[in-house]
Amino acid sequence: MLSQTVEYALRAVVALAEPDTAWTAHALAAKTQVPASYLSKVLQSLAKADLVLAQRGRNGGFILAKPTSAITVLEVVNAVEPIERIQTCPLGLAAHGVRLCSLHRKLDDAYAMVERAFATTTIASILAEPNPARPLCAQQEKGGSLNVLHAH
Amino acid sequence: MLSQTVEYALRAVVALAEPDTAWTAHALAAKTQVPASYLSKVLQSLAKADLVLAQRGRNGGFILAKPTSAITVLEVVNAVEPIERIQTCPLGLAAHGVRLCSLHRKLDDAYAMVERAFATTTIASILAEPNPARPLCAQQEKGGSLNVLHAH
DNA sequence: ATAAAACTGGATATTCAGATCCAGATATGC
DNA sequence: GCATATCTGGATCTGAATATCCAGTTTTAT
Repeated sequence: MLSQTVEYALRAVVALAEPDTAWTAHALAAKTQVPASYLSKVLQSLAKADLVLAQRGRNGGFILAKPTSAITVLEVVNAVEPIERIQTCPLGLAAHGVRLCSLHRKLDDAYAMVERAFATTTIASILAEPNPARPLCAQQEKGGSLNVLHAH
Repeated sequence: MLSQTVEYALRAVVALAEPDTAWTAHALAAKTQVPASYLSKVLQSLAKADLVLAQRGRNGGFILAKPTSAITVLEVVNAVEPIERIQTCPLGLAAHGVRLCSLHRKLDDAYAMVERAFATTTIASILAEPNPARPLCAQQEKGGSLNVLHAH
């Protein structure tokens, strides 16, 4: 339901949570499995939204502009492709302009619900979840709970 | 967030709720403000999903296959473009196959939330809402509550 | 200084949802 | 039966999202 671009942006931000050093677009692309040339565009959007900082030149790359606890999923979504809320009647009916009809009200309520969920979810909270499968990591958490794949 | 096609399908079903007679694709297109030739395709999808019945020939057209109280928003969505739930790790990481990582879990939870909302909303319930702006109708409800547009 | 590393931004290519078109099939009224 | 109305389904067109490419700019290491 969300666009591919949003998925890419979220992967990039999650990958950047490892704050060892600046990640080059190329290295990030490998880690996130996103086409490198396209990821560059996505990173530019994230930079414009002040979610990541770009550093050119040797040893350059991208880092998060804020701690993961200060970045919500919604911010990332909005940086690349904001959820299009229904503001006015899609049919252009004047009478519906101020107050949406019940059909579009219902749809927009669903969008609002998603926005709210994303607005209250930080990247930090996602990374803090006790889930054996860590985002972007092929390996199970080291020393973590048992591997459900091999437990039979 | 939902596709244009879903919006069109919902408009068509709501329009068909007026059960006077069979609506031709052409008449429906006018009422719903959907490109006629494209609406035909959408109606075909709805027919394949057994939500509407098609009748060819003179005096033919489309009618709902079930009462509006038996048609949910989700059924209409699924007929034309099901919400793509995240079943397996989008990165193809084997370790995430059975259990999504926390990132994709979060996203899929949002999708599930929308699905649930749509599954519990029938077309009848939408039409029953006490909303002065009726779906697809340019006019305010006759004899209804005061017109907010002219109340100043 | 210079070369190499890395982002930037514009131009272009590809893909797919959205939209159109039309010949064929089917039903009805006369 | 025949003409007309209407859906059906395949072929095609269009435009926006996705993806690629590359020349230009900035930065750093040496």
